[in-house]
Amino acid sequence: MKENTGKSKYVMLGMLARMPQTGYTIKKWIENEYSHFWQESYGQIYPTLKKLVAEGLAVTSKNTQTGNGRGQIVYSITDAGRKELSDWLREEPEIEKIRYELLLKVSFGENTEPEVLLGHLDNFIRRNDKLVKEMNGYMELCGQLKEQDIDCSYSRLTALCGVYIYSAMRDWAVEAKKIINEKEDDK
Amino acid sequence: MKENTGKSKYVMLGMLARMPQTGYTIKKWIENEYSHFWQESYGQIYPTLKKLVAEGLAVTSKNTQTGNGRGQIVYSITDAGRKELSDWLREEPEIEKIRYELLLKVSFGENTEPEVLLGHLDNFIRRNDKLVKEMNGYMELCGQLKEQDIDCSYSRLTALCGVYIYSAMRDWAVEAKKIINEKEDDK
DNA sequence: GACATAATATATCATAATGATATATTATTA
DNA sequence: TAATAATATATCATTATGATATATTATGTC
Repeated sequence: MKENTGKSKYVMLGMLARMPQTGYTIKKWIENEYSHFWQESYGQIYPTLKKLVAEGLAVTSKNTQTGNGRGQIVYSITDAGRKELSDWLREEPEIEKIRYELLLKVSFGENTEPEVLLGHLDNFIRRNDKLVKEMNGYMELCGQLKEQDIDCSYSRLTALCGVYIYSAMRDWAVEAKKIINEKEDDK
Repeated sequence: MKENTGKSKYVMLGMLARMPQTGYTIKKWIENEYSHFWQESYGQIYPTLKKLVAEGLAVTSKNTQTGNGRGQIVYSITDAGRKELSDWLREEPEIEKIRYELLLKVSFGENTEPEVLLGHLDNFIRRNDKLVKEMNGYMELCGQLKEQDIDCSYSRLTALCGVYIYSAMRDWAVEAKKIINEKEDDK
């Protein structure tokens, strides 16, 4: 019974290991910095956080004083939680799960006009260009923090991966457009 | 009510647009050639195929003569199915959904020893190296088929994307190892 | 020839994950 | 002052995964 799913638990633990926070800030964090390699939905986050508390891996401290929104529930990791996280980090990571709808459409390209694919590729290139810039900006930020003796070297590493991924996808799309255009010229 | 899920239907249609086939062969096809950008489980494939028939987008022809396995159900796409596929191909593709467990572990790296991450990265590099070779092999195969006037140019494009993705991930992992090692040497 | 194992094939189920929506307060902008 | 954006929690129907059960045929090996 190898388990390849149910990673949300460890994501929450990893997030809380950094600092005590709310489900909302965890969601924002993942959206802003993890989007090129992970995503979580509220439907996973809130129930998972509750489970962590039930299992003794996290504790809550209600923070009604701040007055932010509807009253926040701040979660903190426990020693047992840190142990659980550390054990999981040692396990061999599972194969990645990926769904690129654009690639699917390209692979079914025979069922539409080349112009349709070229349009999708253009948007894809534009988006990836933007994301490369964002990732580079984030890496610069990490460099600035380092000068202030704040260590975010592992975050910087994942941002570097973002640069690699988004650049590769953009480069591929540029090449793909060229190949499709050449094929059309041959006709 | 924008729908961002439920793509399996179109994957089945795209597969059947190539040739009539069984749920099993669709699964194999996706595993062998689509794994770098898509995956489907039997739990999605079989119910989805049944739905396609119910909606008039595909028809079945039982093939009990072949004697392969437990008696196969061959699905074929209908004209309505081709129309549905074509309409979907025109729609702007949704943002990709990705889960790289390795990246997650790297981002939580502070909670373990650098050796643990270096080990994971080694395996990752080995796997991606192998996959780059596989993708290149597939592209060569496409070249050979082209000489026989069989057009698989869109499949070749997605294989090319595989080469770009896997190479980028390998290159990143090599760089990541270097950075982690340098950090350790500084101590 | 007997036997084990791999490949072919369909089906289902519990668990996991998504995307959408509902609700409510505070902060910001026009 | 009114509208909108941001903060915050929660739930639900739909979608997706991974595991397992079942059964036949093909292949390799002792």
